[in-house]
Amino acid sequence: MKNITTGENCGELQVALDIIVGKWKPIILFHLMENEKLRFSELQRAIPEITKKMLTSQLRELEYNDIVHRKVYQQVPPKVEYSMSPYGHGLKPLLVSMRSWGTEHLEHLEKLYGKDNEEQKEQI
Amino acid sequence: MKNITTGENCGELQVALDIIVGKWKPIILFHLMENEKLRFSELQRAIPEITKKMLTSQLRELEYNDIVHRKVYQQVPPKVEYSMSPYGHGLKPLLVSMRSWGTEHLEHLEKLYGKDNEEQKEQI
DNA sequence: ATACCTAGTTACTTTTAGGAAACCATTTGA
DNA sequence: TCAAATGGTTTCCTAAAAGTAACTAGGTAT
Repeated sequence: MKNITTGENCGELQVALDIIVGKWKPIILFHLMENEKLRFSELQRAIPEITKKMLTSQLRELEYNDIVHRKVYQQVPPKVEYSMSPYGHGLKPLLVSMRSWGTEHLEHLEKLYGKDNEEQKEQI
Repeated sequence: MKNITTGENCGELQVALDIIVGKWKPIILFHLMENEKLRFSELQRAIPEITKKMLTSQLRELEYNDIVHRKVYQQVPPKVEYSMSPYGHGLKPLLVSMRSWGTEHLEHLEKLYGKDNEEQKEQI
């Protein structure tokens, strides 16, 4: 019988994926990468379709993973600023690579299926 | 008012993510990257927890995206071999980068929270 | 005749992710 | 006295992803 390798350390890829999957995490990260610091409400305005709940939860997960930093000003009304943490900046090259792979992949799919590949996609 | 940038082309990162998210896609991809070609049943044995349904659906999506190739032998009982497509091999560097980032990230989390960071994680 | 093999499919259930809307605390300004 | 502002939380609900288990085709071995 064939000796099949283990797909080892694939859980560690999952670790990376967990950071960036979630419907809103990539867009949040790109905003923070481009803006240095943003208040909660600025993020809300920048991503109008997101709900407070989702914005909060996604930011909390990113904060737990030390990707973003949360700075609370003790004042009323509250002021909270989010920014990429020093460590979080290390994620940037990966995000950029993924985005460019995605861009090229869209072109590849277009070559394969044509511009209107939405129907085929549905059938899967 | 501050001019907030758009987080542009973030949808194209999502394109890349769509390829590799899905509970089983990373491990399937690593197996195929390491083994050149595998039958359906070999993949099943290599990933014992996966169900036929999930294995089929994940492979179909990868096939649609031209990442894996599916070769059917016209015989009974059926024989189907899966392998990375030539195009699919281009995904390898990205997957490897993600995995090493994940590896380092695990170490980073350990430094932050200690080895037993599972409880904290739960609270998020 | 019957059981077994592979590579699936189908119908149904459970689990998880995400969304909607209401609520909260605290201080300033009208 | 009351509304507005900010950064949330909470409860409830829906939709999507994943899991379970039974079923299929069709040729081969017993």
